[in-house]
Amino acid sequence: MPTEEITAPRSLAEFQERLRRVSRSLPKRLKQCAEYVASNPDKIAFSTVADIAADAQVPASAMMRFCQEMGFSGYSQMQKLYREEYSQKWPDYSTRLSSLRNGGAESPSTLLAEFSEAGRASIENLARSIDQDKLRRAVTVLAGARTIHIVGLRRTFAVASYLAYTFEKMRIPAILHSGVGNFTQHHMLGDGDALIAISFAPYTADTVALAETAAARGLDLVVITDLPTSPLAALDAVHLLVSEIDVGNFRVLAATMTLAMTLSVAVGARRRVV
Amino acid sequence: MPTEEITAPRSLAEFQERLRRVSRSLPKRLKQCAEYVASNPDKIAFSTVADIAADAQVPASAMMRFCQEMGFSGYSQMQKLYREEYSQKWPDYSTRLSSLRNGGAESPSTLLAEFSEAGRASIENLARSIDQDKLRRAVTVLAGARTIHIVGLRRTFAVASYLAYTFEKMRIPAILHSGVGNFTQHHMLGDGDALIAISFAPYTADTVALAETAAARGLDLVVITDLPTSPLAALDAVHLLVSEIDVGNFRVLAATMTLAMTLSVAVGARRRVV
DNA sequence: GCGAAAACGGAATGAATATTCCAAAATCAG
DNA sequence: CTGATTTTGGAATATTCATTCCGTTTTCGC
Repeated sequence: MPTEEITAPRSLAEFQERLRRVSRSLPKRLKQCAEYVASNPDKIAFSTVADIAADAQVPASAMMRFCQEMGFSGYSQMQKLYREEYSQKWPDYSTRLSSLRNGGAESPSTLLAEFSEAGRASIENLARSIDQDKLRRAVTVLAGARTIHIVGLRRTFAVASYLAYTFEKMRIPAILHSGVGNFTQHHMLGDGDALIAISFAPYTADTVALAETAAARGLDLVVITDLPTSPLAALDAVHLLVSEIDVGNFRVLAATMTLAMTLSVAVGARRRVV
Repeated sequence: MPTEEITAPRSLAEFQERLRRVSRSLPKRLKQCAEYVASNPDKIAFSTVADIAADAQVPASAMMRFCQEMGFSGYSQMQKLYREEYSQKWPDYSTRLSSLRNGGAESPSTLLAEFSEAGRASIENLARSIDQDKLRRAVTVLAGARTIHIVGLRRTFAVASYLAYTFEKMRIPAILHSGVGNFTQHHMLGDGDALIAISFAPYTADTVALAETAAARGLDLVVITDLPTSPLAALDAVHLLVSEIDVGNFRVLAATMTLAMTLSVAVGARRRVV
């Protein structure tokens, strides 16, 4: 019997192509399955056969038959395809750089490609996940402050200093706490001031200390950090969470810079209007 | 028993808020869970408790206890929350951007959309237009230097300081010329050293002066600037041109940061191999 | 309309998975 | 140091889920 032996689709694209070709010649229930699957790709990744089948108004067994007809061993295999497609959007960079470390054969241009990709993805993720309301509140808080204090040390110092530069350019009173000379500047935090504190793991003690002092004195606080479990997240403040993709142990800070720029320019605009 | 009766979080935001508040008072294993969950939201949606627990290096039972401690009936309920969140996230980046833009003429979200787009485009442009050969030569020059001097003032100081941070992290001898105290540090440029000078229009005089001194003394020079007509481009050096897209008068520096990271990490890799 | 073949749906099965339980280890108070 | 309390890890159990099976219904050629 030379019946066409069907093999499991390798990619979502290939599968969709197959769907398109065969769906016409499918019996009623199976066609229902095909149509549902084609138009609800996102649900497949998450739901169980039972849910999907109910949604598509077919018995679960029909959905199973459909999967097998399409060349999969069963529903699970088909689901796997959809899940893989999704997770590709957030690739695993740590494994890629460790291969880079070991191989050592990587050229600077490969590195550039890695960092570019990480930066682009981080920015996209920021735009997708930002809490608009918190962003707005942060701007309000900062626009109302007499003086804006900025603290960010070590890996986040670059962001802090760029914020300071931008505020200066817009003639907004701002103080960058740089740690230069190890002077304790806690006493500079005055009434009516606000503090922007930026820290990612491992959290620099001085940054946390300054933020805590500010919180204790009742200053308004805007915090940029990476995780809800960060010490900065424990403070009473407007929290902005940024997840920066890292390549190995290195972060491009692309998303954080973008967020910082947004904050400062929005504050500048708000102040001018008032 | 007046024990605080805890109810399941309704939204991811609410859950993160709760995480933020309680995570600090959690015992070791549960804190591990909290941190893993906080930093891998995407994996939760797909994986089973067993997988997640293994990844977080805790027994499955600990993860279960964590979920219940957080007010969920169990892992499944928590997973449901993440899945719901995700189906809403599916609208892709461009869709999300346009929705951000429609937030109002000068609202923070509109700005964020602008800056995100500018950053993404700048990075892509960099990756496309970079001269690979020059990049390689820059790495060679820096990898061979005894000490790496870094200068970038005003708008590029953020990049310069991040370079300094990265070099420090890799234990590569580097000096950041910050302009603090207005000390002239020209005499620190020694034989066998190299200088990275970063400057965009309007070019800061001190940066140009230091670069010129370095060139006069025969130090190797790597220059990051924006235009071929820049005073830095006139010097005998490896020139890397970056065109950063600006929004109004503001630049995100995403591309410049990416280039800087590439340089420093490539130098780090090269040194270790040799 | 008749018979054969295909399609169907629901009940039954077995595997995968979540959840609970408890004994051992760690931590803490005095 | 000692007893009390909390935390932990893995084994035992309960649930959920995918998959199969098979009797019934539908379709189609004649």
